[in-house]
Amino acid sequence: MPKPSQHTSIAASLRDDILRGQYREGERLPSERDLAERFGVHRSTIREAFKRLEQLGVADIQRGGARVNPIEQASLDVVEHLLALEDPPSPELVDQTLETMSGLLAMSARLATERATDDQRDALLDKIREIARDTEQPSRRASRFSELGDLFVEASGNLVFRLVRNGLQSRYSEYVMPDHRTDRVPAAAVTPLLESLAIAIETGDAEAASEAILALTSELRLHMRETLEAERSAPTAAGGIGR
Amino acid sequence: MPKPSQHTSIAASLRDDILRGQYREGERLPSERDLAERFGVHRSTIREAFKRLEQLGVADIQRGGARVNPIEQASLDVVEHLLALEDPPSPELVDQTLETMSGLLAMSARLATERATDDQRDALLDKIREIARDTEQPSRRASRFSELGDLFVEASGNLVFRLVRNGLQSRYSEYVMPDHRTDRVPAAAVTPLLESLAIAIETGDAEAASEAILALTSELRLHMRETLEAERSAPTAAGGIGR
DNA sequence: CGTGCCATATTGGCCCGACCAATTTCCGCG
DNA sequence: CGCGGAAATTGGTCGGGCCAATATGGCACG
Repeated sequence: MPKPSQHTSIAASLRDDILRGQYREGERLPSERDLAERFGVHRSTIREAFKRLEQLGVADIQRGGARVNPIEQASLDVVEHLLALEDPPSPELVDQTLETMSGLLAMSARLATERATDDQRDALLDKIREIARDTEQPSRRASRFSELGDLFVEASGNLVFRLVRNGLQSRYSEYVMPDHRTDRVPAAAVTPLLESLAIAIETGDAEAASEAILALTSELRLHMRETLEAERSAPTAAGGIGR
Repeated sequence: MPKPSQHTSIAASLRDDILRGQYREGERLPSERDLAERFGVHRSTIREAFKRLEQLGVADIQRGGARVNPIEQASLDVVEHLLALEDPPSPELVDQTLETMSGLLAMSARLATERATDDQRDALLDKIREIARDTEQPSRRASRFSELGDLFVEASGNLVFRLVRNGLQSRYSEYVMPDHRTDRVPAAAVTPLLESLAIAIETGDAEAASEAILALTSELRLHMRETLEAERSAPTAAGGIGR
């Protein structure tokens, strides 16, 4: 794993400052020269970092000064960084992310059921059974669900789905859904849904597949919201173990 | 309108080359020094462009050489550039984009119907009536639909929706859906759907609102696919007027 | 003949210092 | 108090330079 270059860490630092609200939107960022001095690097290094911030959509650089963009104007890619900003992550944002993922997966499931190749269908069913099997003693549950999601999106054949998912998923599991937050999702609720999902795929019932996914993700959303809110009110709890 | 700086145009040029498939994925990009010479600029200018490409997710740059990433690994933000690469744009990609937008708007409509403020509800209804009124002699139809979409996403209160939409929408109307491609969407199909959408919002029937949106976008997708495919087979047609 | 290894060329990371043009800031004039 | 213009600030670009990591090609060895 190559160590991050200076402009990378500087860009990350500035990005987080901005996302954290250190600078109000529309406000001017410190000048390149100032930042160069502050970080103890040459101005050209700051410039490289700035270009990444601009591409991320969090800042707008022009002669006279760089300005902070409103968050609504940023790239989807900021979501992962917003989530990583707090630990535990903001329940609202997690919920909104899952809500998006939910719709995306539901559509993917519909399309996948309709047009998956035989191989893709088999892979989907295998993964579903794998999850169902481990339901009693769950481990790596988030990763498995994530892999299932990848299979669905892949089989949907929609590139845009893939890209949206990438933006939401990258480093998602590690930050937002480590084992200790997902291992208590009630098996009683999940198992029958997995079953009907498998049946829907086997029988080619796209609508049923979509609904099964919606039900599954809805279960997950509910659980996550409760878990995260509980962690908020009891910050000393299990959340810190993996730090 | 500030004129684009050199690093911006160079980044755009390289990006398009990559998206166009000039370099196979995994292949090494020309070195910074080579490109500096080719573009007749200083190497630091190329470096700034490279940083943007990296943030866009189309290239991975490290010591020894910069490499091209597979498209599936890029940021959602590449979609708009992919669409702008061809004229008329790829019917498949347009359809995938609309498919995504469709699901997004359907979810937004559901949420908006449930939790919009009174002001937001009024704005939605106004916009819907405005579109319905102009249905006979349509102009700026794409923009109006776009504004309606914005209102829905706004009222949904989901930031992630907003960001996904930004990534898909930016400069979308001008490139993909100029008037000449949307002014023949059959009014007979659209009008009743607008009507039921308005009713759904007024009565707070989230499910019906969502379905109305799905029906509307489905109509649009169908029309766009046909139009774009027709333009493909007859490249000399109306498509060129606005160029 | 194939394979592992090492010297060398190449490449990106970062720095110094400088000039220009666009923008912003500031101040004095009306 | 409002406004116009000078001065300061800021980003854009350039030329040149050093280092460390990576890639490459050829040589010795099995």
